[in-house]
Amino acid sequence: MNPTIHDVAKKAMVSISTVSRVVNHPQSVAPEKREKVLRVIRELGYEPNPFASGLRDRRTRTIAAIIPDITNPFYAELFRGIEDVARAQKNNVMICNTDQDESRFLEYMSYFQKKRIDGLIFVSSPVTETYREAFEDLRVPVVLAATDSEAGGWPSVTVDNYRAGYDAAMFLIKNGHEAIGMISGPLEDPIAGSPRYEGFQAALLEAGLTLTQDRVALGAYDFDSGYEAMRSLFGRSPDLTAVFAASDAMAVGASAFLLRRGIDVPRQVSVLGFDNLQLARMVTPALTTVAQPVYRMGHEAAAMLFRTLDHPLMPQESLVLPHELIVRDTVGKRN
Amino acid sequence: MNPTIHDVAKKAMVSISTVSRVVNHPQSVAPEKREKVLRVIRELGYEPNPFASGLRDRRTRTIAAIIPDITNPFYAELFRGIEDVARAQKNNVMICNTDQDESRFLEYMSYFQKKRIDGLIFVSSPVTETYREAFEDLRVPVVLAATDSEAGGWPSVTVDNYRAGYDAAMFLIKNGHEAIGMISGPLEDPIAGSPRYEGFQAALLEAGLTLTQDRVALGAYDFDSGYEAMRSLFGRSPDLTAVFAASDAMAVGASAFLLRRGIDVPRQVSVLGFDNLQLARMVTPALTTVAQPVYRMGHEAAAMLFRTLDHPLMPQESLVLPHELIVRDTVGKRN
DNA sequence: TTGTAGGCGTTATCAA
DNA sequence: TTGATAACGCCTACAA
Repeated sequence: MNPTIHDVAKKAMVSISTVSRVVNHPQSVAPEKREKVLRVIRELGYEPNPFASGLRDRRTRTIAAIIPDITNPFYAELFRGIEDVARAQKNNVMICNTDQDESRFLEYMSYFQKKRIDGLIFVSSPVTETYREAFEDLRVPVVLAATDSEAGGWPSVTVDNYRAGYDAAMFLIKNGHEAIGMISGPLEDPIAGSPRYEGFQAALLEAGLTLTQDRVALGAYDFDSGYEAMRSLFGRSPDLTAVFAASDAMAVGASAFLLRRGIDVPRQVSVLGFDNLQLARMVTPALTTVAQPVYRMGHEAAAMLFRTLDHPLMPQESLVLPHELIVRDTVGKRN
Repeated sequence: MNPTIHDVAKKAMVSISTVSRVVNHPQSVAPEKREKVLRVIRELGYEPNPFASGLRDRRTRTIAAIIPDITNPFYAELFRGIEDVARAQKNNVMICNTDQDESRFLEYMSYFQKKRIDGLIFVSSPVTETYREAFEDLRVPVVLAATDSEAGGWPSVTVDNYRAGYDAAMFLIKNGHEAIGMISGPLEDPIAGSPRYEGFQAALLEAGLTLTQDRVALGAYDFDSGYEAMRSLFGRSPDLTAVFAASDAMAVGASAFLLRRGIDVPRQVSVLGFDNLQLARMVTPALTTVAQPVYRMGHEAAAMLFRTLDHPLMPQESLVLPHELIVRDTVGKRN
C-alpha cells in the first residue's frame, strides 16, 4: 500500500491540510514545518494519488493525440514530439489511431466523454464538420498540428504548404528543368493537397512554364500510390525530366517505379520529395526533399496545449514553422 | 457537468446502490427496476466516473508499453498491435519511450510506482537486473514482447530467433552461396543478437561452410551501422557473395553501401534482411527478408496481459510465433 | 431485493 | 499560519 497524505501528516505531526499545502502551495506554510513535511514526504516516497485528485479537480493529466496511424513514420515522429513534452509536464498522452475513419474517431470521442481528458491534439487530417462538432462537444482545449481550420478558431502548428510547393518548383526550375510533373495529394485535401499543388503551379507559371493536366497525377501520400501515379504519369508524359511528389513515400514509390523500369534517377528523371522522413536518406539514390520540421510540430503543438491548459484565458497564436530544402541525390542539373 | 449516479438514481426513483448494481451486477436487480434504470442511464448518457471507481478499486484501466522509441517502425508496428487490443478492452495505454536509457526507464517506473497502471508490456530490450528489480517492485503483471528472460518468469511473446537465423543461412545456401557474411546485432544482446548469429553460424557449419571472423561485422540494427558494417565487411572480405543482416534497417544500409559503391545487388552481392518492415518493399531492389509477425507480437502480448489481469491466478504460457521468408529482389541464385 | 452509510485520498473553504 | 471538514462519485458491507 502506498503512503497517503494521512501517513505523512501523522509522521510529520501536522494535519493533512498542511501536507496538502506543502505539496500545492509551499509558500503558504511556515518554513520549518515545510521542511519537516518535505523530509517525511521524501522518506515515505509519498505521491498524491492521481485518482483522488482527479476526482476532486477533474484534471486528468491526460491529453489525447488523434492521429491517423502511428505506424506511419510521419505521425510517429510528430507524436514523439508530443509525448516528449507531455512527459516533461508529467502528463500522459492517449494515442488514438483513427485510420482516417470518422466512426472510429467518434468512438474515441465518446470514450473521452467519460474517461475525460484535459485537452486534445488533432493531427494532420482536415477538420471536417463532424470533427468540429465533436471538438465543441468535448469542451476541452484543442490544438491542431500539421493541419488547420478556418472555422473553429483552434490554434494550429503548421508549415506554409503553399510556399513549400512554390519553393519545390523553384528548386527544380533552378536546376534547369522545364518538363516538370507533379504527384499531388488529393486536391480536396486543404492541407497537404491543394496548397502544395497550387504553390507549385504558381511558381511554374511565374517562370513561364505550365503544369498541364497530363503532367499531374494524384496519390494518397503512400508508396503504392506514388508508384502507380508515376506509372500513369510516365505513360502520359514520357518526356518529363523532373517530378515533385507531395510526400516522401510517394516520391520513393515514384523512384521505385522508374528504377525498376530501368530509368536512371536522377540522370533521366529527377524526383523531389516532401517531408524528409528517415526513409529519404535510406533509399538509393537518397531522396532530395522539402523538409518539414515534423518532430517540432508535435513539440510546439503540445507546448501550446499545455500553455492553454495552464492559462485558459490566454489566447494562443497559431504557428507557422519553416520548411527547408534538403539536397541529396535524386535531383540532377539539366543542361 | 456529466450526470452522476445520483442523477440517475433520482430520475429513476431508486437508490444509488440500485443503479450501481444495475451497472455492475445486473442480475441482482429486479427486472422492471433494471429496465427502468437502464433506460434512464441511456437517456442521461450516464457513464461511471473513472476517477471515482479508480479511487475505490484501484484499477486504472491503463497499461504501459515500454518501448525504445516509437519512431522506429518496428516498435511502431508492434505498439499498434498492443493499442488495438487495449482499445477493444476499453483500456488506455501509456507509451514510454526509453531511448534504451535505463535512467529514463526508472523515471517512468517511479511514476508508475504509485499504482497508476494495471500492467505492463516490456518490448524488445534485454531484461537486465535493473529491469527485473523494477518490475518486481511494481507488483503488476508484466508481459514481455519480442524479448524474454530466464530469470523473472514473465510470460513472453517472441519468435524463435535461433531458428530464424538458421533458416536465413539455409536460404542463402540453397541459393548456391558459399562465401557468406553476416551483419549481426551486438552479441551481448540475448534476443536479436546472439541467437540469430548462432543459428546462422550453425546452419553454415552443417553445410560444411564456416563463418570466419572476417566475414562478420556488428551493428546496432539501424541504417547507419548497417552501412558502416558493410563497408568494413567489404574491406575485409571483398569475395563475399551474400550477406545476412539481423535487421531490415541494417540490410538496407548494407545495400545502400554496395549500390552507392556501384556494386550490383543482387548480381554481385546478395543481401538478406530481417523483420520485414514496410521499408523492405519500398527500397529498390526490394529487400528479401526474414519476416517477423511484428504486429501480431504486440497483439498477442496485450491479449496475454489482459488475460492475466482478468484472471490473476491463471498462469500464462509464453508464445513463440512463426517467422517466414519473404522473397523479393536482393538475393540472387549462384551458379 | 433494496437502501443506508462508510470509506477510497485529495483539495479548498472556513474558522480559529 | 494551521486544522477540521465537506465535497468529489463510486462501490459494497450490512441492515432492513
